[in-house]
Amino acid sequence: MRRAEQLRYLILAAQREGNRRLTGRLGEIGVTPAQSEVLRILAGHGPMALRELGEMLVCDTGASPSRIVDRLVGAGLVERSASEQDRRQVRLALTQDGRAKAERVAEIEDQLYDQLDRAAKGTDVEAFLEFLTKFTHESPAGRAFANRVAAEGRRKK
Amino acid sequence: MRRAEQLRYLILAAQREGNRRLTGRLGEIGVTPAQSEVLRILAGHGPMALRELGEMLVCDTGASPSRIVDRLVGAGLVERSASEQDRRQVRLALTQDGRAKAERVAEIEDQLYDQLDRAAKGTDVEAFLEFLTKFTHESPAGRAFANRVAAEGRRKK
DNA sequence: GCGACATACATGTCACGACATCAAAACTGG
DNA sequence: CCAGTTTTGATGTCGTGACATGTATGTCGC
Repeated sequence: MRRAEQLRYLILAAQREGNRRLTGRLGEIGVTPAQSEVLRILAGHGPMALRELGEMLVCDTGASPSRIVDRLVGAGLVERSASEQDRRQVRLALTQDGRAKAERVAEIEDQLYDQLDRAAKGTDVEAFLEFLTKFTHESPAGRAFANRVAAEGRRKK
Repeated sequence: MRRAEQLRYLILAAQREGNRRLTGRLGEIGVTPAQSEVLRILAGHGPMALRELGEMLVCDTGASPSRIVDRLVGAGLVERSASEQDRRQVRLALTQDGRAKAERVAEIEDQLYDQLDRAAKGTDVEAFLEFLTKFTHESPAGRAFANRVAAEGRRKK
């Protein structure tokens, strides 16, 4: 099997495995990985329009965050309200429950990141990050990631 | 954002981007990425039971290859027949059309692998492969990948 | 040989993810 | 001001993936 094919399948396998672990842990608090990404973004960057959220979501690069948000609204974690400046837009905000849930999500994710850091000990992760960044640079998911990093940078100032 | 989190999202983004490219090219011949994996495995290893196929599928680690196979049977690319030794088992084999389609899939994948090789020029891919292999070693998807590599090794002898 | 267990597969359900279509609201050039 | 275009979001559809359940068939202990 050629090297590129191995890389393809191992990236797929790694994504699946990470998702599997995350699903297991997040399941304890009734949240899916995709939903957790929305919660964390809203917790980190405050209320925003659906469009802005979509631009930062790696998990769902299409125009579909509508339905993920639907479920979060149904679960009482997110509030939809009409924007006043632009009545096309929907303003999304965490509820009290949503903020609490986002906090618990952050704790779970941190535990998994610790695990991942340990697994990556001895590997040149920086080189990997560089390659992946380049590879995804022009893709929707890659742009979403870049947007998120950029927004975080602005927020920290 | 901590390094492990970047790694998580970049692996997700890379998987999505690869899938997006593959979906586009395979769409020309009316096949999805998951279906293409089944075609390539059957083309490479000959007829097998659904269970064996499942053990080699990275894309679908659960017990669900049934439904992917359903569509391939519907498209006339795969034949289901009952095993004679064990009437619980289903023997899967490519049809004539299926073999032709698998050939075209292989050509498309090779083009994308060439692209990926060029993108990875100057990167220590071996190190990534090693890390990803270790990370997925105990996971369903990782085991499926290992099974596939092992089967390929046996086949080449 | 038969009852308990294990295996192989099919199927129901849920939540994505990608794509296309649609309607309402905002913007734009003349 | 107003017809045409763009933007924003909702929604329909399809094909996964992950999980649970159901059913037919094998296997094993006694």
